[in-house]
Amino acid sequence: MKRDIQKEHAQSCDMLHHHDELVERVVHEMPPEEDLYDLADFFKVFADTTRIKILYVLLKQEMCVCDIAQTLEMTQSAISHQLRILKQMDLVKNRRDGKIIYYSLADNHIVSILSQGMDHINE
Amino acid sequence: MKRDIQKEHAQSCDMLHHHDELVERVVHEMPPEEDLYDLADFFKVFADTTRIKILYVLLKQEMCVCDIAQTLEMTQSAISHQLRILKQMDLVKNRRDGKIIYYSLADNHIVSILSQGMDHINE
DNA sequence: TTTACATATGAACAATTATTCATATATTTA
DNA sequence: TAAATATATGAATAATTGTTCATATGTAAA
Repeated sequence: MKRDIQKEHAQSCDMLHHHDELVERVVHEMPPEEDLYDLADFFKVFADTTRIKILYVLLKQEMCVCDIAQTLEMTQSAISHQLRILKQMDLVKNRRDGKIIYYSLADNHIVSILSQGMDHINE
Repeated sequence: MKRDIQKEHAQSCDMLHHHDELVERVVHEMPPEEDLYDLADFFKVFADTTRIKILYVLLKQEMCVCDIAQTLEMTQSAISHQLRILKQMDLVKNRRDGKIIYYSLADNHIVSILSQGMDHINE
């Protein structure tokens, strides 16, 4: 993930910014850097069509890797890579049944985030 | 945005997938491709620290480009580029007052999406 | 109508990332 | 134990994207 290099001084607006103590105040009200990075990383998971599709599949149905691949007409490898990312972010969980590993949504939080997104694009 | 090339046939699992009519059913229950792309594009906007920071700033306070740059210690150009993306996605709006252009959040939808994200990472 | 200032934008570069391909691991069955 | 099947994973490649730099646009003041 790209973490931006901090400038010693922002030299925008020829150093003549308008609202000095406003800036000061808002700077102090900002959440910790770390949280903002984590939040961006969280949304990054939803920022890919393949992962969105996987989540929509699992929304309907627990499924094995093979069937997800079949459903999305993609390779098993591609799906497996993306499932790993979803798992790392605790968006999906899995259980093993013999050779087959079934994936499902980790919690209902995800459903409501997806719905809110859908609401916005269909405003 | 990267749109994946569809395979004629998914050849995962050596063509021997487990749950044929399950796959069939879920395929038909999927939302339109287009919507899924749009949804991923929507979340892509939140998937960058700079844009997240801008949104958190505007959550507190309407602000001009220059002051946002000052607040985040980044160049005016970088902020301006990101504001354009936020505007295109209807996450922010702006008004002109003389030479200065003030940006603010487009609606309260955004607040709740950010909060839900924060909730998840602090689960 | 020049000059200064606030913002926007195009091109180039650096960094990130999704998929593919080859192969490894794990489990079941013969 | 060997063979087959389901899934995972590392490396390479192609594509996307955020920032910088230089410059353009638009507005106000001199």
